[in-house]
Amino acid sequence: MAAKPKNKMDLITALAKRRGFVMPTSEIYGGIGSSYDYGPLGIEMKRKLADLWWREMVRKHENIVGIDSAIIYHPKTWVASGHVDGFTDPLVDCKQCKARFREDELVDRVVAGIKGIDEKPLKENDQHLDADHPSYALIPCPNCGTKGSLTPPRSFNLMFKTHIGPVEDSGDAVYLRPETAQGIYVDYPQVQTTARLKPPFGIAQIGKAFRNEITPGNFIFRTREFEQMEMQYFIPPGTENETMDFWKTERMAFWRDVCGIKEENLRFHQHTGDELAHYASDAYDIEYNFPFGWDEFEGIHSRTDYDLKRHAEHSGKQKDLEYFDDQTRERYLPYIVETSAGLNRGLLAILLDAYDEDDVDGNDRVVMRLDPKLAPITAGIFPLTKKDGLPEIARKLHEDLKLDFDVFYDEAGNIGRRYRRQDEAGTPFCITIDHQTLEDQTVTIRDRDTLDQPERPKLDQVANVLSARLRG
RNA sequence: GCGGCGGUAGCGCAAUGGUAGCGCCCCAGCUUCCCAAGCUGGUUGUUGCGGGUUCGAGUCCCGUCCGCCGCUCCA
Repeated sequence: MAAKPKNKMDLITALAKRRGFVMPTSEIYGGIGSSYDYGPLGIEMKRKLADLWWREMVRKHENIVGIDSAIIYHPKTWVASGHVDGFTDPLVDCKQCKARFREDELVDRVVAGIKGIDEKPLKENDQHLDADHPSYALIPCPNCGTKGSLTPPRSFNLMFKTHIGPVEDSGDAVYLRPETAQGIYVDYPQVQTTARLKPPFGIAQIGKAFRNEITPGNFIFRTREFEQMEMQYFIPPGTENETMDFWKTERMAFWRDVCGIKEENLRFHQHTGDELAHYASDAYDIEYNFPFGWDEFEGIHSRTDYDLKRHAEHSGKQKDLEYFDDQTRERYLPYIVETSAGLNRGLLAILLDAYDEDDVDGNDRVVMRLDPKLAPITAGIFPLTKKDGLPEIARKLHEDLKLDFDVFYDEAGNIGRRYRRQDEAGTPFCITIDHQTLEDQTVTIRDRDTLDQPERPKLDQVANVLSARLRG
């Protein structure tokens, strides 16, 4: 009987859960929307991806340094960034024609002009429309004219709000950061000074961000809690075009050459017109060909001096945020080009890209063709059988390697079964101790993708071989 | 938020309102000794959760949560 055709997202979701990459959180209580936990293999891979990013951004570039800022910032940060103002107005939807209106516009332009409706009683605390008021049903939709089709006003701010202090509704309201970028902007003068940086320079950060998305979905692609890998590059005004070109090339090369994502599944998408955010003068997304379509997992944006200007205004610290160039004797607000990648989205793209099914001697095989640098387990270490002293040698090899490599010891079942288990985990190499090892101290190294065992290094050379493979 | 569909073992799935099962995986042993072979045995479920109808509910009804698809949204 032929297997039911499955789409790749279902296959990856099932494999991720089955093998301990990613699973729904708190499942014994039914789970909670859009929250996922990373299992033993998933966390190793996520950390390796984050470490590779850090290597390519911070360690590779002398003029880029890292920080790790708090998740809760001073609430004014979000006023300055536009996150509070942009989205505090409650919105009203028309259930008939699906049009959406701001509550205050509705009052000003529609309610006030209708006979028989007194604006005042419709408002609660002079703030919001009272949807339970009998007159609410008389308001026609400004778009299609239908009466009684308007939803109650709902707040659409995407930021998670909480409060400082243990007592509810006391203390100051604060927000969980919806992006990590602002943490870099507000720290920039301090970092620039202590690290003695001159534009162009960058500040990098990996951390969690939170957005109360209306529609999360597609596994770990859009979740309300997610992890960003961001680098904000501070540059002299006028150099943004060449900077954009540089980082576009760098970032694409990272996903393609360092992480091993297939070139045909990657592309740039330029933001134009309405797509362009209010803060951006030019913007490109790096998109992956997901099963649900091409979609973004990293953005390279030219943000001008919009953010620093806003923070200068709202903090009153214009001078602190300016950079003074000793050479030209000029003082200016740097322009910013950001590279902002979704760690979870990047991971999803890599998992999808690595998934493969092939045929080994008439048997179906599921294999994750992960780059060795990203594979959760670098090498499996197996005794060919459980007898003849082979397990002892294998365990010794495992002991010798485990502090420097992610190695995994397994002696259960036949050798083929153990190879296949590692194939699904994406393990690139499997080292097997066999009877010849007893004679000449050599072992086989089985390649995940070719199934070949091209060489037999001596036991004490295995570490060198693995190091070379991880580099290459 | 709206509409449609779904949720049964780790995974994939069965089960007229009448004893919750199958395959794979997993574990132990035997066997084999380089690619999920075979044999024997074994673990695993409050059928998402909570109510209701019924002598009896995985199955019917209500609510709720979670997921998928479409719409909306994604500053």
